[in-house]
Amino acid sequence: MFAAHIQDNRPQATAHLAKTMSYLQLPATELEAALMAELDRNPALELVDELRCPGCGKRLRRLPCPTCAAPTGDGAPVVFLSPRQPGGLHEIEGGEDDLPETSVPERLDEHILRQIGPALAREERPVAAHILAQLDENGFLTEAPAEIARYKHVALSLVQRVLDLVQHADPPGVGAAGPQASLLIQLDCLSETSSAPPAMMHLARLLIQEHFAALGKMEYERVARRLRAEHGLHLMPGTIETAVQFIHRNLTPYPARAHWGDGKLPAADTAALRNPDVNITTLASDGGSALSVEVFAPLSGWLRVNPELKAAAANCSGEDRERWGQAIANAALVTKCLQQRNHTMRRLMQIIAEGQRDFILGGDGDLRPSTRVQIAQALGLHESTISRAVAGKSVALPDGRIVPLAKFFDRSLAVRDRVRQLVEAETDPLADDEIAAALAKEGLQVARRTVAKYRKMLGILPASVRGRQARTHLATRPHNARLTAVALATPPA
DNA sequence: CTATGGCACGGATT
DNA sequence: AATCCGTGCCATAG
Repeated sequence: MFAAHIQDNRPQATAHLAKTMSYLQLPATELEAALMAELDRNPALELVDELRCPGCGKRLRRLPCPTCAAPTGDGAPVVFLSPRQPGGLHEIEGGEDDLPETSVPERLDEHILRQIGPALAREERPVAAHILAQLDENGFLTEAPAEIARYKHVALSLVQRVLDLVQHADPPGVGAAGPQASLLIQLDCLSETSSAPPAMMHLARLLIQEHFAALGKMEYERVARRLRAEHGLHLMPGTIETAVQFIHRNLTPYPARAHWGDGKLPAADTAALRNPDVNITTLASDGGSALSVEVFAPLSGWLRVNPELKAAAANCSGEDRERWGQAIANAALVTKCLQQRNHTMRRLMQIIAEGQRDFILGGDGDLRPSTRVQIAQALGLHESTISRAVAGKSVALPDGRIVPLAKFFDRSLAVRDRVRQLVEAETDPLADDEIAAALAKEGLQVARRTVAKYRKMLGILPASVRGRQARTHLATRPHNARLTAVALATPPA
């Protein structure tokens, strides 16, 4: 049985030899799949829960047996895989709300799917997946429901039902056709939970529904006139401003950006952020100053060449011996490569943890970006090796943040963070020019154009618009209220 | 006229 | 060799 199995798969096994070199670039999730496949395919490879020393028979916790000198008895490579903590580390302490904003542990579609998943019937799931996949960068659904129904061969009512669930899930208004529709949906959600006066709700709805364009242009006097003419509404002066203020405070035209708006939306697999490849913790014994790194493996246990099979193969002869030898060699290679992967990953992370202690313990602003070349030189490896090691991986930090490993190499992160701080602290809206000047004073020399890019990445609106939002508040402009009153007093043309 | 966004170029990085 | 990133120039909106 074994022989037949091996014979059938030998071409694949040899083809795999070239592939084993690239274990380094696989993140833990993909490595798991690769290892499972390899374990399934190669009977010479085995994964055992515990390892007993072939010499003294004692259970081993680390590789060189403390009592016997012989490490593994037969000299075959053995690698210990440390288990991943199920569920992710960030859930251990605190809810996600008290985590820093910079950790984006979940992508929007997963976030929504997790909420509405239980409410979905089986035939509704693919529709939900389709809808979530089609959302644009603003979280809007440009495809018409009827189109989806036709494409998925389901009833329109089913699509509507699913869409309704999506739209009313946590960031409310995602899945709407546009800003206007989104605002209306958010208003729906708000009316269910909020205790805002019904009159205010009604006016806000009316404004969004009938006078959305005018609202954007701040033509409040005109809107007031039209409301009176068309709906017979006689509003107190300033009521519209109050309503607009209410809208600004409670709703957002781009709900997807509100919580997921850190710019890099096309990130390929933010799903990996749920499954960190490396864990960095502070050692409590050292007052939290020392950092320890732990490289996660997708499986737990000891991976090694099956010793019984190896012994059996030694007693075989001729063709059988050669085939089994191939499988054993392959298994040894796999474990060796995995050993190497762990080793380089650990060295890599140690040097990063050492160099980026400030960032790890602090915030985005403390990052002193290093280049892959520097790391490569420090480790005596080729740059491309570092690239492979960094690609697609993520690391869990002591405070619960899970960040992509590439973030340690982001040259502009610290500057972006500073831009955010400046805007948050501003009293009067800062133009891009002024932000650039302020940064220059701190020694960060960036062009005005670049500030604009960062600002957009951070989801911060242009200064003019920020100013408009501030001025929307009625209290800051009592004079405007009087103007409105005058406008209301004059009959419509 | 000023503040921004779009396009594209050059240099660094992978 | 391919890609990313910062930046300058120019068009455009307000």
